Amino acid sequence: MPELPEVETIRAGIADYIVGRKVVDLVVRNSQLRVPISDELRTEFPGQILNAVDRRAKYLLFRTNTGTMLLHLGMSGSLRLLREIVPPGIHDHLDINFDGEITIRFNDPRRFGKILWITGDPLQQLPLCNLGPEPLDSEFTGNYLYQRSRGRRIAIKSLIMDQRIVSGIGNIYATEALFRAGIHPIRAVGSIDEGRYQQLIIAIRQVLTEAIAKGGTTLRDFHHADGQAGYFQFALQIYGRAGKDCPNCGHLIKEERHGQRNSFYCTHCQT
DNA sequence: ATGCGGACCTGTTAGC
DNA sequence: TGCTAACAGGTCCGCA
Repeated sequence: MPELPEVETIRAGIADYIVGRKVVDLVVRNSQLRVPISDELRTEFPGQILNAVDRRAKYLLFRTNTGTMLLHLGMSGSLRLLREIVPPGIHDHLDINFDGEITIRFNDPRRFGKILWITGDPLQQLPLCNLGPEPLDSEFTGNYLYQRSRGRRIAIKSLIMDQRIVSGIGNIYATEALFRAGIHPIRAVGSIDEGRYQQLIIAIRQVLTEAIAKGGTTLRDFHHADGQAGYFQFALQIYGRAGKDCPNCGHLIKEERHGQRNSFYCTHCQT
């Protein structure tokens, strides 16, 4: 479910409430995620003071003096901030209880999420050390994408969704950015020149920045930590709009499945 | 090495 | 109306 803007929205919605607080205890109701919740996390995280909640790609980093809890929400994971006792529901797999009666509750129906305890610098080890640059950082440039695409044949959409190339972009924002840049989603990466990569970088930055400002995209079940929905779904120009008119040129928007994921594109303005 | 397809799960929706 | 199949904001592994 969540891509960079959704993860950032969740981060911003919880950090001020929990940074500086002590982790009182963890309540694990179901440890069977993609990677089972470790005993190490259960023993090491409680008792620590939370120094910061950071984001890297689609991961949240809950930093303490002795280690970092890394959290990936997968397709269907979400966090809720609770300030009173709320009975747990189905798929509420983990509660993190802080002093001051504040709880962060992790819910994940499909259990594709991942929760790890990392000691040492989390950015220097797996899984974070293999991630590509943040798309909003200055090192992510048209020239970088151009260089990384030479000699390769994959579709451009696959390239920008590859977390080792650039991190944080998923199916919705890849689709939207390619539309804004006028590039067909299955265009071979080796056939795109550097100028168009520069346009793509601009499009990616714009889409992500606007989505963060609007609190992410709520198509189905994404919600902020306080339960509110995002607003960027109203600004989607191409995703989910098969059969409708292109907002640029009025031609038909098509939907096709490429590599297990749905793509939407305008046959006229995306080449 | 690169690129594809399938697997991991459950809930919801489209289509017969 | 009710059943079944397909699909969903994401990785991750194994095979050609």
